Amino acid sequence: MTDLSNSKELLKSLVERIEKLTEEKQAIADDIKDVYAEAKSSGFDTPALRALIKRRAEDAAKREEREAILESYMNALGMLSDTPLGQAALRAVG
Amino acid sequence: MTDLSNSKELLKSLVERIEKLTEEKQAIADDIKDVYAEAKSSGFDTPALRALIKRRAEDAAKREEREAILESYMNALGMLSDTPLGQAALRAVG
Amino acid sequence: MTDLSNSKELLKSLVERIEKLTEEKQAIADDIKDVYAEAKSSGFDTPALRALIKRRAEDAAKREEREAILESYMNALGMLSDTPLGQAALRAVG
Amino acid sequence: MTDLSNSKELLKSLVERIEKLTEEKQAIADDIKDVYAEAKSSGFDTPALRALIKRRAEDAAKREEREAILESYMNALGMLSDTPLGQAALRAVG
DNA sequence: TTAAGCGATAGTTTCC
DNA sequence: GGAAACTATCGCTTAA
Repeated sequence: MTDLSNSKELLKSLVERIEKLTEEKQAIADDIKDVYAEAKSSGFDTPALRALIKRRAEDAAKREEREAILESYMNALGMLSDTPLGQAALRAVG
Repeated sequence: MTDLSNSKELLKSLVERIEKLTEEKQAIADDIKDVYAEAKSSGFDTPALRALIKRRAEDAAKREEREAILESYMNALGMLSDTPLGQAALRAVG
Repeated sequence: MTDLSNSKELLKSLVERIEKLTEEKQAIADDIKDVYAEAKSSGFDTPALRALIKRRAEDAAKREEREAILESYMNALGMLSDTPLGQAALRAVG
Repeated sequence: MTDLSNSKELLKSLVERIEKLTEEKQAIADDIKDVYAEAKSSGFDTPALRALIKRRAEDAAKREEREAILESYMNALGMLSDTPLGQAALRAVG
């Protein structure tokens, strides 16, 4: 087996994986579209629904950011969140 | 069960489905990124690889249409006249 | 005149120059946008126009290199064998 | 003069304008780079300088946003900012 | 010098 | 259909 044919096989594999993943991604995007269509036909206002989803995502991101900051503080204090002591500290400042 | 609570339940269900699907979609997008990174570290040229994938994705009809448009523009600017092949093409369509 | 005030004046000058240049750069970017909008409203296909500009911008050497890479990938995947021209090319390089 | 040749001339004109503007834009980008290089060789910390410029830009944007909001209020009251009365109102709430 | 993070730009999708 | 928002890609900058 030469390097060249190895490269060729590798390229083929990469392309196939990307195309397969892209297909799956598109299928999911279509599913999402369908859910919005269903919502609309149930009388929900699509833009409002999108705004709601967006807001929830932002809130989640913010919460994660806060938790990351808190964890960095805890790390600075040598308290890992997976120890009982760290968990106690977390409750104390929570 | 009132209409109101039905609506509430339905909304909750819709939101959850959309959020779940969005999460899955993002996970796949990350996977695709990973494959491109792997390709790059294997020595492949990422932009060329993207161009290849794109070309394969475009169905034949669309691709021909795009190329026809581009060629007509190039023709208008005399770009084809720079190459022997282009000159032949110009004679062919002249 | 102290060194400190020299530094201060110099910094002020640098900042002003950068801000002025940035402003000019943004103005030109807006102009480019306008030209594309004009092209579109004149019936030109914007993506094709962008592709044309890009192709002209790439110097010949670089373009040939990119096309060679893409072609080698396509060759590896057997894409050329789909077209008569591709088959001729394959025979030519075979 | 046919439509076709008109189109051709128009395309040529559009392409030339875009290319000229792009060239100017790139020249300015190079100038900016030069100023940063000059700053660095004068002993300034480039990332800090960038941060400063960025902050000034953000402040300016915020100020403009505030002014836009204020103006919308004034418009709602029928007070245009280019009238003496409007200017007086602006001072009053400033 | 190169890899990774970031900022800017181009393209796609959505809403009106 | 046109404008606007969002996503994804590309090039630059910085740090190792």
